[in-house]
Amino acid sequence: MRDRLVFCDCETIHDDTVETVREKMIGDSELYDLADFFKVLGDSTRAKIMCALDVSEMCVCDLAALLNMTKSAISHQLRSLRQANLVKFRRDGKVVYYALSDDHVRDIFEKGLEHIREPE
Amino acid sequence: MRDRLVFCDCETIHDDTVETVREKMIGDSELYDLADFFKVLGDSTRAKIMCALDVSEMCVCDLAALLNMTKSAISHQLRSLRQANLVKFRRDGKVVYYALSDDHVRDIFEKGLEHIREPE
DNA sequence: TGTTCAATTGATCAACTGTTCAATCGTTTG
DNA sequence: CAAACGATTGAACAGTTGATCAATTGAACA
Repeated sequence: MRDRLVFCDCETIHDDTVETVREKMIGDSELYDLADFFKVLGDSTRAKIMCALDVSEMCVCDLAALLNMTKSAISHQLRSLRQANLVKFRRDGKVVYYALSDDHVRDIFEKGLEHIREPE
Repeated sequence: MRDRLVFCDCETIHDDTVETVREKMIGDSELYDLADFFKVLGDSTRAKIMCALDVSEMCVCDLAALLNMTKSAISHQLRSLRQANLVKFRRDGKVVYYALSDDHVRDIFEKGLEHIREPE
């Protein structure tokens, strides 16, 4: 049917299944983007920031106080969140206020919570 | 109002905002669980596995062939997915078949895709 | 214009993560 | 029971990540 791949020495590959899945799976580049997106949410500091901003817009300073962390650490993480288009910001004088950039994340957090709250 | 924390030397903390957010945010332990959950999805190998299993049940061998990886590498990642309750498995003779354990993940993947596909 | 202060950035380092390799487990079958 | 084989596990190593520290930016104001 199709040459076996060097990485798997098994004799019991279900070639038809593999072929079907290969065709129906979403593309590679989109998958990498998706994984990167989840990776951003997969750090407790960033998750806390997102969760906090879900309640209210906050400045870097507020977040640092809330999470007992340095402004520098917070700022570094906000950078990741900005690059992932998860937060937006506005400057007011010397202060920069951050907020969630859209509602997808709210939904995703909800679904995630449903999952972890599920009885074993 | 409340003693300033050592980590932030700013004078412009919005104490009321911080207080409100502190009260309304979801609990710490749940937040850690949530971040861990996203972390599991935040690796491209695991994301690919999840995506593949969303199409069809597969054995370790199939996944290895599909993703051009060793059975060992796949097996290690399946372990993480099992521990996060994201996949279930059944043994049939020498072969172990894996499948998605529930539908939350399908929804979360959908939401994630919506986000990354969104025009800038 | 020089000072102040919130925020950002880059370098560094310890901790963590994913793949590989070799060894082992569990089930089937001769 | 021993061999075969799919799957799992543990150790090791390279690559990545997040917090810290020091230096810098940018806006406000005296």
